[in-house]
Amino acid sequence: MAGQSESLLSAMLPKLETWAPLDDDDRAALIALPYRLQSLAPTKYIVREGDRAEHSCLLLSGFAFRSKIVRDGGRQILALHMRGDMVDLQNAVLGRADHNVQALTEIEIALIPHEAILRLAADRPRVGRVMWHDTLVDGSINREWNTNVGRRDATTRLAHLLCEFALRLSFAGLGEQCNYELPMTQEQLADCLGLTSVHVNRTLKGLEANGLITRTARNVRVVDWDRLAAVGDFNSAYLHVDLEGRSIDPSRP
Amino acid sequence: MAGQSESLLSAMLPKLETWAPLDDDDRAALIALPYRLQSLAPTKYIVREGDRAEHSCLLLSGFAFRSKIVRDGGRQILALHMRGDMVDLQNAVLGRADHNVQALTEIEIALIPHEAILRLAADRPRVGRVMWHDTLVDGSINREWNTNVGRRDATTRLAHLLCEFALRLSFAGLGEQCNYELPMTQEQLADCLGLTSVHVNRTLKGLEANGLITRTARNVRVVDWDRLAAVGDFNSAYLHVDLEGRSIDPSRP
DNA sequence: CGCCGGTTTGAGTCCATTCAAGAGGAGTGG
DNA sequence: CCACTCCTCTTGAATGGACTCAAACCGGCG
Repeated sequence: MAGQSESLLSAMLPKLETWAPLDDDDRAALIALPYRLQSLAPTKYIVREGDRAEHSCLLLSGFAFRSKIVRDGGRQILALHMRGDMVDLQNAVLGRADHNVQALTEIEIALIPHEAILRLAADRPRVGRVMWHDTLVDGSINREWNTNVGRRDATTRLAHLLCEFALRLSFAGLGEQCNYELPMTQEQLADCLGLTSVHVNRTLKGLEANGLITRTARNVRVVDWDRLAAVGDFNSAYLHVDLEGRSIDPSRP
Repeated sequence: MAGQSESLLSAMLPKLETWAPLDDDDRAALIALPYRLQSLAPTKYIVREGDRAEHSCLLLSGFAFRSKIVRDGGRQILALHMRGDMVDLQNAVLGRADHNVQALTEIEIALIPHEAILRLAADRPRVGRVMWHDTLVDGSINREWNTNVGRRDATTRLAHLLCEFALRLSFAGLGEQCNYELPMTQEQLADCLGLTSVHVNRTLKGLEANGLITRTARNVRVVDWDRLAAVGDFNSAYLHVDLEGRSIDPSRP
């Protein structure tokens, strides 16, 4: 077991096991999946819309995002992924990519053949179920983003996104809930939120002026989690993470 | 087989088999799922956000929609479902509903216990895979809606939605691509699009004035599919339906 | 030191909203 | 059969939140 858990693929286990329990054989089978390592520079494509990819990938370090481009050149960012995320599991099932997946920062990924993933999901129902679950949580987050963009004003949208990042980054061990490095530019934030970078800038300053956050470069410090969550109309239920035993407010330990 | 295919549950087969082939035993097992019939009046809830539902449901007639409500009372409609759709398959896996599912019109549904669905998915990998696929296509549509709301102007958004409805309704045998009954009010359309009903009204009239569609009550007639699709920045790839053998433009047979 | 990508700020504009009121149609009950 | 209500659709006028355009600032880096 020790040998197996040293595989780089073991990075996928913590998140998958959040969804449902796996046994030792399940874990061993996941870790034994064939893979190929790759590094990508920021903005490089993992998959392009319309591609028929042969591999899904596990993100080992850095950040990646999904996006679509519209006719006039506008871009909508649909999801953000971080270490431990299985990016693009869905393309193993769907076949043809309906959106782009790109490196946001310098990243390292493990490319896993679709065919091996599907065989494993079929052979081990518990593993298949956990993978299904993982893609459904992605879907849930996407519905929340859809709601955010469709029915909330700029301040609420941004506060909501900052709350989500706070929780997801802390779950992934990449920052504290109330003090983290935001991995994206204001223009990229704008593309998540359906706003312009200029307006994101003004809105960030507004949150700061109201004493909800402080910022230095890309660092975000949440001054008052409860107020930020209230302003952002934020309820973490859509992340489908059981918060029992997790501190949801490290600002008051 | 004849006996089995008379089950009301056979309504789910055409769509599921669009995703991947099933064999006779798979079909028989799906149709043999236990279920309970129910009728619901418009606006009645199938599942409420936060519920821990015990059943998923197959929509036998009428229309249903998913939605979320934000703090100020605004509503975002996240998806529209029609006859033959497995509504809420995801809650079998996720457990707790992260959004509402409601009857849009008078509907009939078959309630199927989650536990039976999950057992079938585990026992028959091909069935599990097709169900997974089905939920992933829902996710793809949701990403397109997210993009629509986030990065397209009102006219483009509405034209895009009308194109999607045209195709989905015709796939489901509920109308012709260029002549169908729109099952929703302008206020509900607005909630799909992140607009107000007033602006949807003006935008509809704009499409009509430009000779793209004509309307009478809830009936929509597409006058010029190619132009409507161009105005709507519409590309059907995200529906993940193979259009081979299907006419994508019945206006020129 | 000068470039370059990202951030910040200001001024003017516009797309969509809000508010308001009227018209049309379906259903109900006296 | 008509009056009444309720809901949806339609239209106008005024408002406003976010956008556009443009310029300046800033920090890192070659």
